[in-house]
Amino acid sequence: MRIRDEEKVSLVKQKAIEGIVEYGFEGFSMNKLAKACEISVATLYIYFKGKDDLIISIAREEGDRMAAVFIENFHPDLSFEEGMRIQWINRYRYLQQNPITYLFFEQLRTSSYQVRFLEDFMVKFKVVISAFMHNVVSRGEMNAMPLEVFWSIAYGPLYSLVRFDQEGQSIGGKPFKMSDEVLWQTFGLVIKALKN
Amino acid sequence: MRIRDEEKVSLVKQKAIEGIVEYGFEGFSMNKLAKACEISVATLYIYFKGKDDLIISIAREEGDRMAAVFIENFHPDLSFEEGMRIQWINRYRYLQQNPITYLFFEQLRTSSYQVRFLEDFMVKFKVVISAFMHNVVSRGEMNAMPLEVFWSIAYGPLYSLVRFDQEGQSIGGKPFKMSDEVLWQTFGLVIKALKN
DNA sequence: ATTTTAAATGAATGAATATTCATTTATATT
DNA sequence: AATATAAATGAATATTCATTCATTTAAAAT
Repeated sequence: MRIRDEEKVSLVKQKAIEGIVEYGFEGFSMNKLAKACEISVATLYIYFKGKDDLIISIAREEGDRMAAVFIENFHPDLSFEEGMRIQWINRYRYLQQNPITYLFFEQLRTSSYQVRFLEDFMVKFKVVISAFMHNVVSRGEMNAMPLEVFWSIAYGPLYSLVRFDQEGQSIGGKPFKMSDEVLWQTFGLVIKALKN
Repeated sequence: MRIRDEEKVSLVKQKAIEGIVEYGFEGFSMNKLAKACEISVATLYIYFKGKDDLIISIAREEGDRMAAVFIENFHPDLSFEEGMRIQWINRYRYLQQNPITYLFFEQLRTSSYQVRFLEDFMVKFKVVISAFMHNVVSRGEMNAMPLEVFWSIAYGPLYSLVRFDQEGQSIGGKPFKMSDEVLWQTFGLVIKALKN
């Protein structure tokens, strides 16, 4: 029995992400992907059931990797500031080290594959973040608020900032460049907003 | 001379936005759009030079409408809290009254048309928001910070919250529903973060 | 060395894509 | 009423799309 070339499978996944990020879903096709990988289109249909399966499989796999990073060193019973800091470190590190994959997720989020992916992903955090918030509130470190409000204040600015950095949108005079200093300056303001 | 049916042109623009939002750029085509409008495909090429021109024209037009709303009643020399409140009111009102158009912009932002649109749009705000921030800082109402940091804290949470509302992503137990109360609760926290 | 089995392929499929064109239709001007 | 002119069309274009299939290739098992 011939054995499957796992390197080729990895190449397909990587090139798919790159292609989708570069040309959008509207400029992505199975034929182009095969060409970019220098394999036959038919081979793609050995690895995946079809285009949808390919995209969703990759999304799920990368989503799991991302979720794993986000959750590193984090426990729901950490102090408010320490828990928040670890969440910011984890997210920032992932976004910096996986800029392409992050843009891939941004594509997904506004595509027709959105729903099927996001549900799976969110479930993993719902419980742990929810528990963290509950603990922090019951210790009086933060006021009670809807989970979505907390999420928006706690992480909204971080994602916004990373987007400025990655998309190179300079709204200020000089082009914006992310740095540890800017990151923690922003973090400080977020803590100020949430902390009692 | 036969006269152009402007209602038909409007219908095309509206259906284009709806189609792109519903099926994404990957599920949008000139033929489908024509069918949805019950006109000939060829007619689309009388209104627009082609697919790209159609999308960019619509984006620019809607962008101008949005920019106009955002800027209503706003002056760079308003007090910190008043200026911020007006920005939040304007943005929130637009997002609530134009949920589809907002999702259309979200699609654009992560598509291959991104750059051509965003540059035009941002330019309109750069100056006025920049001036507002400068005034506020020089009056000592807020500490100096990069414009991007300000933007991320000031508006990041609002957009994040609206997204929770519109995409119906319930990360909390019960499905999240936006309300004036939640909006101003979040606004209060943002002010707390930024105000000296 | 032969057999078995799944991987990999090249070429093809019909459907959908963006765009064009010769023709028809409606209206403003003469 | 006749003419001029741009709007609107239906049908066609070549190209690209996702998917399939008969065939070949490589390696594990015999």
